[in-house]
Amino acid sequence: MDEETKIPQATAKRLPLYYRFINNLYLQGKMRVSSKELSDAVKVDSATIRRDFSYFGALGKKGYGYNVEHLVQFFRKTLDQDETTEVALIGVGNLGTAFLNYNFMKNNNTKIVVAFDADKKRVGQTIGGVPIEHIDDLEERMGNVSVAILTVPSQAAQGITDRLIGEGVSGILNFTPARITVPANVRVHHIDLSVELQSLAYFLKHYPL
Amino acid sequence: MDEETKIPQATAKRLPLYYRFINNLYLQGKMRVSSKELSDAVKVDSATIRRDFSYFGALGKKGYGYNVEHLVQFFRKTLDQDETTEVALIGVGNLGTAFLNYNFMKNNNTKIVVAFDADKKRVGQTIGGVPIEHIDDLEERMGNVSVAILTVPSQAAQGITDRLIGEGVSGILNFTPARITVPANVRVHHIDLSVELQSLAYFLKHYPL
DNA sequence: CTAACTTTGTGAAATCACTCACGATTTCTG
DNA sequence: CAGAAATCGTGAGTGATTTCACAAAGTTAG
Repeated sequence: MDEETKIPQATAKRLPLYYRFINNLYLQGKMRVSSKELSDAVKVDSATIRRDFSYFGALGKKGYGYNVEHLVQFFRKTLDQDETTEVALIGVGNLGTAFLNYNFMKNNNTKIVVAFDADKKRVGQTIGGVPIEHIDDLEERMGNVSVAILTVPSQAAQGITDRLIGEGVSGILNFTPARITVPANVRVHHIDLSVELQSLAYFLKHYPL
Repeated sequence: MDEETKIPQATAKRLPLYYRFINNLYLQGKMRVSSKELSDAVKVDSATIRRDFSYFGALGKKGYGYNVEHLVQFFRKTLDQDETTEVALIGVGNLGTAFLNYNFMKNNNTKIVVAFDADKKRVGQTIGGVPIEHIDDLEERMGNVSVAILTVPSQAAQGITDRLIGEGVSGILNFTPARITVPANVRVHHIDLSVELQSLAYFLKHYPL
């Protein structure tokens, strides 16, 4: 695209976080905020916050800080908060159920619209307002969602992934321990819970603070 | 704390991932593996894998690759796989329940040994073999676990955190959207599910592959 | 045994991310 | 209104991580 292409990935990952806190401030009626205050709240160095914001131009005012309403509107536009991204969830096990019950729409522009599971007993149920379809009907019932959350057993991950990609999915949030293979134009974010826990344990042992 | 101190954090985060895949190869009876094969499996550049391994000395053999058994034994030692880290889980909601049911012990040296919740109806139950205690009894029933998983409502996050730290917890895996404040000697890993989903959506829109 | 092939380990370069520190500008106080 | 205080935006420095690319060493095949 244009200048946005230059935004560092590390910055882009922080944007939703910034948005959520700024939106909270806005809802609380706060008029202004400094990079220092924001830093205390989101635990990101204040210079980093200023640098991040600066990629979008001069959003603040010297000696004053940032106008909360202005920021919130800016981020809403930048993060496309007005336009909801529809998401499919595959695998209604413990974790999948948790996500369905979780209210993703709170301060959020993403919405799970359909779920799939291999267990026929679950099909036809609704969890958190989301209908559950059978995995065999994936191709018919998926509509044109472009993002999927994968909470299936690892053995099933690659097979399901291939089918999702066949249906045009371009982003996958993968909670399985499997590292899935996808074409270059598909983006995968891995969230590997046991790796997170293990690496936390490793850090505690070997990198005493 | 000798040479290990020099291992880059980025490398340390990948170690549990390497371990899991290498252990799988071992269980499958594979004798040798190259950095290239490993790269295809874990989706990490092969040069990065070689560099990561090299921090621990020369683990491989030129023209041959790595001996799987040797690797697996090496990582088992390095990641303290024989010594289990005991973990407490706070907040037995949807997400917390999912973790309790999840078998963290598979290829893993971490184990949830106790869970806490504010809902008296849940107290006394056992989920996934883990007893649920009342949050008021946190101080008495926690034992000396040093790692906690936080799956409580965000409003409760900071209060619980303070109590955990009072009990000597030094690592927290925080699944709440709240950014908690901790002393410098406590390590927090944030896993913010809605940020992950939003940032994936942002990347899809703004960083077409 | 030799030649062709494979694969590691690593210097060096490139890329990416973070932080310091300060001039410029605005706000605030009395 | 003047001086003090606050705060941004950013140049420049530092640090961390990734990647390239190749010599060295081992393996394999005939």
